[in-house]
Amino acid sequence: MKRQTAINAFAALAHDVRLGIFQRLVEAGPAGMAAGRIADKLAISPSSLTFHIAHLERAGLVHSRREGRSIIYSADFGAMGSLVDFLTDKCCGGQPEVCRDLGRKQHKAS
Amino acid sequence: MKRQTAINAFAALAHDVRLGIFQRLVEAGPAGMAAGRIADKLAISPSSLTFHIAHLERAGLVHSRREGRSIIYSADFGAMGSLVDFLTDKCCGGQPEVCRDLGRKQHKAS
DNA sequence: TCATTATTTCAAATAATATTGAAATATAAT
DNA sequence: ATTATATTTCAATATTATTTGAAATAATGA
Repeated sequence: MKRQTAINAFAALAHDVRLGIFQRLVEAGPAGMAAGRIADKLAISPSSLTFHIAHLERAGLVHSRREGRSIIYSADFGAMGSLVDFLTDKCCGGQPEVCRDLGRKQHKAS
Repeated sequence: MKRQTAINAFAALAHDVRLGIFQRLVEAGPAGMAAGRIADKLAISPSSLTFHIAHLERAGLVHSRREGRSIIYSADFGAMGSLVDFLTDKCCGGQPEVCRDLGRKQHKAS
């Protein structure tokens, strides 16, 4: 993943509304969700939804497809994984044991 | 991790200079790096470094300690891991197989 | 104490991003 | 063709973030 791609993705996620949209889509899975339904769930105006989801789409975190008169958005899970990889890459350069288990749930027993 | 904490972390990482700082510190590991050394490596002014690293510190992604007349910054690896967890949490609600392996290097053989 | 090094603070100017609502486009049903 | 539904576009305004350089603070050593 290119540096600027990662920056764009972080910027896209760094907003209450957009993070809300993305989380809904991550929960929804590959089936995705119609634009209007997302707007309803988050109680935002259609134009606000378009503005923010376009931001997520430019960042490559979501994709869209038309189904009848609805536009269905879905999360790009590959992009999400690449972003995580980017962040944890080169961790502790040469002493990777320090960074082991990053990117997963921590176990209770440390 | 609280929602607003995640938003602050994403915002902190969504900038060329700050991402550069954070990556240097992730590479440096727990030993960290002095403020002046980071500024030199990234070719930015001291005041610019302070502005951006304060942003990272407010977001909880880095910590600082004084050593003599230097201030040593280091990445918070726990915060980085929590952020990754936050992002991949509730993935595909109920169908987690879709999200398996997120947060790790992808294997060549899919 | 005085000078040197390391870092932070502050304020002013500039730049980037977000909000809002009305108008426009696209699809589908009658 | 007309109407209803779904979504996007646009433009004006408001808000927030970034840059820059000079001055201030803090620690060390002569």
